[in-house]
Amino acid sequence: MLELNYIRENADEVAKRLAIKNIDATKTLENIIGIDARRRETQKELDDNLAEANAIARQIGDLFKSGKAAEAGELKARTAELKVAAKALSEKLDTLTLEQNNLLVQLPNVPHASVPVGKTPEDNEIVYSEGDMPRLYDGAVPHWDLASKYDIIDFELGNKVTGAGFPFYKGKGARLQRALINFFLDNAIEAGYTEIQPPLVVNEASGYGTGQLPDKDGQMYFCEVDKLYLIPTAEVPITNIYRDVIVKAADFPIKNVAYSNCFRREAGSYGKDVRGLNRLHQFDKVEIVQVQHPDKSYETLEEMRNYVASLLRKLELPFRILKLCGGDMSFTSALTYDFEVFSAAQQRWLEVSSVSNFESFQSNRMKLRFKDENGKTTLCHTLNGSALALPRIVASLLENNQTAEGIRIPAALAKYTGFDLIH
RNA sequence: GGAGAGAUGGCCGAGUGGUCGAAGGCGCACGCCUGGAAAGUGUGUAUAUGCCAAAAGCGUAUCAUGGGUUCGAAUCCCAUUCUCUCCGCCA
Repeated sequence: MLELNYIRENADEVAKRLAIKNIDATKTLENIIGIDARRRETQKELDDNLAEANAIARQIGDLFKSGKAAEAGELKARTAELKVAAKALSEKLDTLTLEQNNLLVQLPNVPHASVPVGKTPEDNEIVYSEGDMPRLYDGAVPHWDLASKYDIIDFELGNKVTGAGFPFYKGKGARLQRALINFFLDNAIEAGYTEIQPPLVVNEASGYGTGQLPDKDGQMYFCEVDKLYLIPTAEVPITNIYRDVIVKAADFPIKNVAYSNCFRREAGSYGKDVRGLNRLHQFDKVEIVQVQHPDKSYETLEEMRNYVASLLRKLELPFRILKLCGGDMSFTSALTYDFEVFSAAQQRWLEVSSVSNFESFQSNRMKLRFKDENGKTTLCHTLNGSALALPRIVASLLENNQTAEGIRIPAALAKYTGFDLIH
């Protein structure tokens, strides 16, 4: 959620920058500012009303104490009037606040000044690439064929037991999963992150805190009886640790890492995008989350970007980094780097990680603050990134490393799997 | 799931209708003391929001959450949530 004061003072700037996300917010911004004026006016009236009522209550108290209770009648009559007025004002204030909030919540984060203009993924800017395109042998096939050939991932069984998008990992497939999780966690710990195991379901307030709600309601699995959401990413519970918290400036940067299952309904997806491991309803991901001083968040974004690159390098996967254009960015992000690995067998780039700076957008919703140098309570910046999501990494590893003898496991990972070939 | 007890500031803990945003203690910050430290001692120490250009200041709200009674609620009533104890069930 954007900060109200910021909107009020920079409405034109906000509109201009939201246009980069292809959103015409002029009208909404006008509305917000208009409602805000009325809201503050109402607040003032209500406060004055309550102040008078409080003063009278004190007077009555004094009268009672000095044995002049009889004189209180007139004052009581006045408070009755005030009470009626206060009730109306308070309802008006609630309505205005709610209206304003509903509008604020609809506004996406403003993109960073460096975000390229664009509408589709084709407009993303390639800022870096590394590694040679893999050359595959003649018998190379996509990972879903490899999965059944070596009996390591069973999509059919998933269909039977649960439904599409919930595969079983078997034998070396399962061990590969476990190895990757440990590999990613160990690397993160090495890089200074604290490992956390979060709950996999969260309440509504947490969904709002990180911005999944109300924007992505319908993309999360929801348990009706208990009003709980299955997490689409560990970002949600991990970031919400800091909801309604004032952290110490000395604690910056706060670095947490969490492995979790992720659950996504992916309503509306179809075709080659969902084939095999490309898009699942349940998948594994190691997520890194940082809370940082606003002055340092972009430095931190670069640090996280370099960290993710180092993982792909160790896995010997050729990759490129994209700076997302306005149209392809998420609702909550101010600047996002996507990492893509080339899948030679599918002849397409697969997104394996997304690293974002949310600036104060999440903090504002969550009321995550710190005391700055002047003792002023200020919103923190939050960042996160996948490091990494497993399915497409597995897809790339299987496809790019296939040989006539079997699938070769990169050395850094073989230490974790306990085998260097799937055959 | 059943029965009972409870929820107060960063923490502990007092407060059962009137000047309570809340005693006292701990912690923390700053000062004094000290060669330095400890001890001692003094002062300060919530959040949100409104007025104000801003600071200061003042108003308002907040004692789990939401409603209610009352001129006045941390205190009384109702609902919800959560915690603890006992019973049941169970990895």
